[in-house]
Amino acid sequence: MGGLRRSHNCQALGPDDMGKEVTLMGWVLRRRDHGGVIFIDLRDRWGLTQVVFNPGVNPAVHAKAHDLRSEWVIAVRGRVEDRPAGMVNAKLATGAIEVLVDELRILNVSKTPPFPLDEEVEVAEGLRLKYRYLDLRRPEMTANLVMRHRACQAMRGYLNGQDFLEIETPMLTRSTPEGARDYLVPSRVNPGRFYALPQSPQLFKQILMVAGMDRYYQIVRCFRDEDLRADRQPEFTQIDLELSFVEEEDLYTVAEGMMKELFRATLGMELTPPFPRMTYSEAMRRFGNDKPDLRFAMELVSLTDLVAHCGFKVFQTVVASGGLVKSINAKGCADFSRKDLDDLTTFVAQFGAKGLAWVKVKEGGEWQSPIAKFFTDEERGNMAAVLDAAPGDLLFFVADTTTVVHQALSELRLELARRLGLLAKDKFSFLWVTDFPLLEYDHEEKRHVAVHHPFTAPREEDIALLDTEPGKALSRAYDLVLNGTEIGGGSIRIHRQDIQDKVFRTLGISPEEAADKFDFLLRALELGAPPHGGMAFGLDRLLMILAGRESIRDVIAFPKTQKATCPLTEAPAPVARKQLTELHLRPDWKE
RNA sequence: GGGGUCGUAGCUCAGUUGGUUAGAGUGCCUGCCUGUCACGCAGGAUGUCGCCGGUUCGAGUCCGGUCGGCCCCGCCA
Repeated sequence: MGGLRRSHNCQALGPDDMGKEVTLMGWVLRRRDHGGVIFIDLRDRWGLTQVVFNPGVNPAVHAKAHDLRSEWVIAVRGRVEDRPAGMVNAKLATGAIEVLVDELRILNVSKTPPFPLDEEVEVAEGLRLKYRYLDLRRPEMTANLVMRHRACQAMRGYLNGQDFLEIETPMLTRSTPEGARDYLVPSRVNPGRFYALPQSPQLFKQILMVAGMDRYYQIVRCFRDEDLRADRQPEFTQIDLELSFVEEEDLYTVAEGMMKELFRATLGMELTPPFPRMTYSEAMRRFGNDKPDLRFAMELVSLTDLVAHCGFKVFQTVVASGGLVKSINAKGCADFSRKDLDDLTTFVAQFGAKGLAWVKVKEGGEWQSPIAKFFTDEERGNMAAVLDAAPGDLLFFVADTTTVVHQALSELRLELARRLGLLAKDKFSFLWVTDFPLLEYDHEEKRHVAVHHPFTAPREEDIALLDTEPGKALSRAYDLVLNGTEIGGGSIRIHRQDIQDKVFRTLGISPEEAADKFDFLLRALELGAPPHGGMAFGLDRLLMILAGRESIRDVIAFPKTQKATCPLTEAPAPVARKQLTELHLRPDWKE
């Protein structure tokens, strides 16, 4: 660096530094060459400082500055000056000063970048990922990584203060049944055997409780080989907790305290726990969804009883066959066009709804609707009353099985909120969802499967139900929902071997299979396992919400594409035949 | 596994009913310019219209296939 040492970063200087001799290093963001004076916006991780080359100060340095181009890496030595009157840039933290350069070192040149770093234009994400190091130089992206760092530090700090131990667990572990598809790693020294990358450290953290660690946490990578979404990556990060001698309330307190620290450290915002709570069944009834977004109302209203004997065959038939008729009231949306309604019908169709009935409420309360004629005045009046319908409102109805009605209407509710701009990014609505069912019936596998995971404790009073009506048993699981996104979930675990056996049996896992797959856990539960419970938070999703982004890829330094590839490294990639042979793998694909 | 959408200059995009030599903004290059901050002015260069095939006198445009990005359903204890 030619003997120069950096004295300040590009965000540090202000009017107090007037007259100081400083050395800055960074990247050329923009060059404004006036023929005489040349201005360079110098950028680093911290910010932006304008540096000035004046032929009257140093003609040789000024001439050299003429050659500078975008993203060249330079060092400048010069004097901090107040900007002339009227030349202060209020948009810039360092906008009151500039550095008058007396010495310029070009530390590295750069080709013209493949996409602009200084503009608002949306660049194709594939290109951003291929040149991720350029993308991450953009201040918005840098800010996301800075926020991620602060978030982790805040949560670590909080948990450390609560006497938790941060303990690492294996990345090479064994595949377990249930749950997502595993990423597998072949064992070279054990032909035909495979490790699995962890979907979560679930069993290890429970075993750490048996080991007496009492309070464990880890900020840990987890792997699930399933298809990707805007909020799902094949590898993602959890803040994983487990505590001994606790009940639900203890977990809520810890999680709320941690969220409070998190929001203070990242957004400078003071949360006011406790967070509201809602049972799973109430959430499903009122919102059709186990992670309702409570930033707005627009609740689902059941018309099932009102229309059971109405003249509209579609509704009547659905009710007679045990289905539901539910409705939502889009307040003030009676001006939606025919196309809007067609679009929304298509929208709900992807969730299985065979139709979307609607009613526009006119002045005086008359119904403009293809289905108005099927109802008596009294029926219309009753429906209007329960829906709180007023002139100008638009009512939507879905009649189908419980599952379809709830999914279609809860998605419609969110779609309407998006269209109506009800999803304020600076509003944060937390909710605990509690009392989940322990099991649900899987029609494909023709057996019950765990809603949460097979180690979740049933409620004490529901244990007997496992023998009679297992679908009715409720669990001691809880989710933390923020703005309609599940950001964390956990449960009080089973700590007795006999209960764990019983749950395995109910899940159709034979004693032999349980012994084969979970022997180590069952054995641990027989050797003094304390009552324990915990939860895990999705760091990426949490940060996506905090940063106001639409995708977790924006808060991950090196994310994968929807096809689970990395455009930067071009992973996954072929390997040498020899590597496969060493792993005892015989490929059947063409090379 | 399925549905939708996009792919044209380095980038962001336009391109009508199939019609001559494919455009804009920006970036890039050159010159001018001493107070800009998305500086300004003048000039210039830049295209495998993702790829393959088909229809046609003629394809960026129509058809079939394929590859890739993104969104969604299924899947994700």
